[in-house]
Amino acid sequence: MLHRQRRFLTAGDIQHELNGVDAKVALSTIYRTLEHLKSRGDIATRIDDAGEAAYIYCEPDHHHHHAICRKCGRVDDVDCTTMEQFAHSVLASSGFALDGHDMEFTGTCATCR
Amino acid sequence: MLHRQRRFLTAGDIQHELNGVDAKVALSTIYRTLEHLKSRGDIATRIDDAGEAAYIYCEPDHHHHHAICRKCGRVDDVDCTTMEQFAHSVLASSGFALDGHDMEFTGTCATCR
DNA sequence: ATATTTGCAAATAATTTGCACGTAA
DNA sequence: TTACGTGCAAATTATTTGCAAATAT
Repeated sequence: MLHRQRRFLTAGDIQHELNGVDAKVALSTIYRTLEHLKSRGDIATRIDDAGEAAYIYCEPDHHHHHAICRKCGRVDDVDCTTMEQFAHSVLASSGFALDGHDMEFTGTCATCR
Repeated sequence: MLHRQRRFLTAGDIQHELNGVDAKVALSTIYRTLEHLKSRGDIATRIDDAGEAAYIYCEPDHHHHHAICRKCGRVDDVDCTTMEQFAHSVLASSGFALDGHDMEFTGTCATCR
């Protein structure tokens, strides 16, 4: 199911998606499955505006970033190769030895415009 | 106290900083003060690796990003003007109308190298 | 039969809130 | 006095865990 979704879902969202109105899958099962998927490197996590963890099926090992539509929540993957080099050069002057970065974009996707 | 610190502190960290070993300021007071500071636009928040909220005194309205040293935790501010234009052009081709972004860098600061 | 997964309920832990008390204007 | 900030304890909420029943190998 996660594989079909192109947006971030909380544990509760996932439960609703799986079960409709009446819950059939326990939250504990969902959390355990999410942990399993994370250890396999199959999902990315973020904290939403309410402070709740949200999950999306993707390949975090293939380093990339996410553009999240404010209207429909759909997530587009954004390649970061060039961005990474750029960030390096920007920070080089400050003496900060960069070894990682994390970016997230928000806006309106092509469909919602 | 926050103004003097150049790193992200959790509510618990703040309590320890203020009181040393024996606590004199209640956590509820700290949370309420943090909320107050946030509404004034005086602090930025992030979620640390343990999933706990961490706070730093800065001016989020003056849009910028943070470079966090992996060794000492010190935070350097990173201007984003050029980065922003760059992100715009990268995303323009995907049809995604960018209206915001969030970036965080990690590495080793000039002092710790 | 044996190992693994599940649901349920209880435990955890960060954060929030109610309330009585102290402090300041 | 009157409004406001504080501490404490209880409530809230997402997440984790123990355990017994269910399912799969």
